[in-house]
Amino acid sequence: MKDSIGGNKKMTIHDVADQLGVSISTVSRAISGKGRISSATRKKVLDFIEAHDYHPNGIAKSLAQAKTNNIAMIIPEVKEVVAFPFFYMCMCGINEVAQARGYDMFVVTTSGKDTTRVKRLIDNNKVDGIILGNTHKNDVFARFLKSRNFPFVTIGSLEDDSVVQVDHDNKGACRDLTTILLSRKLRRIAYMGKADNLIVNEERYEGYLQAYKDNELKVDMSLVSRDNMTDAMTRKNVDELLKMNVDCILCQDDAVCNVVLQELRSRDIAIPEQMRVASCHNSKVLDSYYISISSLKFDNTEIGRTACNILMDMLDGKEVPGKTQLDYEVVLKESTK
Amino acid sequence: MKDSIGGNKKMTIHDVADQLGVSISTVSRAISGKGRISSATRKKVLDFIEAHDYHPNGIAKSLAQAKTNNIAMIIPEVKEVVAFPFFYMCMCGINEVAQARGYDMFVVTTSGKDTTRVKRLIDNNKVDGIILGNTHKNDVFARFLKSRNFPFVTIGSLEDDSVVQVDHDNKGACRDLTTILLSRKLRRIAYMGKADNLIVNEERYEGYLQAYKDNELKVDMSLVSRDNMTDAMTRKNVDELLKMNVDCILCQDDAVCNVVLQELRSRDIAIPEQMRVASCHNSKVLDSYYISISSLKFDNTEIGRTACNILMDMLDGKEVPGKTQLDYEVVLKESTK
DNA sequence: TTCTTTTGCGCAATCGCTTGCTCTTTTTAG
DNA sequence: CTAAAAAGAGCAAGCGATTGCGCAAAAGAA
Repeated sequence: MKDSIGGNKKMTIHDVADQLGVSISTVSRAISGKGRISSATRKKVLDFIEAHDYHPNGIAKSLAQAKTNNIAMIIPEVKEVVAFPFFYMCMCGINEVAQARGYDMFVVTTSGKDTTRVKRLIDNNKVDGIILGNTHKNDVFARFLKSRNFPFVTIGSLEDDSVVQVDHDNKGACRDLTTILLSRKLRRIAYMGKADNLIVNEERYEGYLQAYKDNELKVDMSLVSRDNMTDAMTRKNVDELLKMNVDCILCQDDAVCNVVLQELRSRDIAIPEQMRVASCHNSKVLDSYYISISSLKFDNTEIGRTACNILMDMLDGKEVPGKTQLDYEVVLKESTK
Repeated sequence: MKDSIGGNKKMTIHDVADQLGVSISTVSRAISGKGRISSATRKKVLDFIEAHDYHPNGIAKSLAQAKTNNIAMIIPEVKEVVAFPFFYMCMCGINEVAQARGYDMFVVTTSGKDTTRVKRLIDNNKVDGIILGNTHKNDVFARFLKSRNFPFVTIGSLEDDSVVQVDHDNKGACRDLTTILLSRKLRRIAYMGKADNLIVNEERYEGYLQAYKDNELKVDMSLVSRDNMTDAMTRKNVDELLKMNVDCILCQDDAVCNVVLQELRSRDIAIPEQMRVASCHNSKVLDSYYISISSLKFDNTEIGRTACNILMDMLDGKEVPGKTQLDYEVVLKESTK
């Protein structure tokens, strides 16, 4: 489909205009559909660019319109295998709707709290909006973006409800799961989590507490540990729990759950006969375990899609909801039979 | 740090020039370091833009230089949990060096063979180069990029050695693993894989065959299955293997391995006492299994870094190697004791 | 038929930066 | 001390689109 003019350079709007004997404004209007143009001319131009495979230069367009049609997703450089599926599927969801709505997606992976990469992206005018892949307490990225007054939405909740956020209902889900466990006459349910200032982990913990409250039961705080920052700590905590007449261990996520399962197995404790186990998130990673684990099921692709649609609506100047919560499913398997 | 001129609009090179009483070309030269400029003037400009937090508009720069400083990574919309870690870590590696070398990274997730999203990215002049996250036989993306004469490198091998590729030495790794198993007097090693036209799967299979050849042993082809496209097929194949006096099952990847492990466990077959099991790739997913699995260890982040460095060298006009193979590790664990 | 609207299209400015060229000033060489 | 060379900085023409404005032609109203 190379053009007759020859040379390897890509065709520009001038080439199209020249060969058609019209002005470049006419070509531009034909393509954008904006402005006054006769349908005959419009068709002539469109047919020509179709036949010659002409594509407007996106960079020039961006400059002229002060709009890039790019967004960026910020995700952590995670190392824990249970975190991969969440971010990956999220990313697929975002990309799906971004592409459908004419945007392309940058991804920036960041370790820790360094905003320089994100800052550069914005300073260089490379993106119109940003999706934050996860949220921390007093989130440094959210604070930065807000201070810049830059359009963004977070996946994960935030204390600051002036920022647009999309999230699974982690608290509600965890509450429901706990309630179901309680309804099975399990009373001494241990909770094992991390107080690592990820908001999702706060919410899950709150859900656990809420369920006890809703059922007018009192949680024995000696069954709660939130210091499972390392596998060693988790093993130690399991060890202690086993001395305390525990019915069930509810794990904040599959990473913790995995260690718990291994520890129980090394002690030949039968699940569910001697101990029930549940996790607050099905990352699919534990599907490979020899027993199926009760857990919560969230739609990770959908949360990406939703966040992206909302961001795009924002960019289109539409009104958007302040906070969106997605549905969840409580999935009971063998581990809590 | 808002500028005194007021208004919310970002500072441009003109603002800097005006306030400094120099021309815009001088500002441009001070920043780029190219062209003739006195070090005094240069410092004056640099100090000013530092103090006023000025950043050149990347879009304008791209237009003027016909260079975007963007690359794109193409990855599949995988669903299998074992695939997430590979692509995710790869992505982190790419992003790490891209950022360090002044580039930003688009990610496009694609299902199947549809090149339109990639085509659009190129047609719109949004990227300078592309990294293909995986390769298939007769790869449609590679063919497309090559036909366009667009700079790209693949992660994963390709028959066409005119394309620049980076890969783990899958064949060599799998050969070594098999050889070690053979050295343990295991003779009837079954191979379970998929003939799904992913090149990596071809290579692993070849490695297995090669090991037998190197050791002057003959492989019993009735122990080889490459039709494990579904879990059901895999279970059926395991079932048949068990009637055939097999020493060890070598799985193409952790997805297959997972099913094999579950199947063996449901039949109460003890590992490694009654059966040895190994996998050709440690996705970390099986780390949650109750027994540790012998497998190959590849550095997924490093392959991303390498590919990105090579692509960037290409874009800089440097000479680059046609094919780069990374090291691997054979990790023996309990499952083949 | 004549005057007013509307429509279609081109001109040229603009977006913010890079860079070849020119002119002036300074430095170096002979 | 003078001529040639080098250095420093500005002018202006790009890069490839968009878009406000103006003019001529066509359509509608009186």
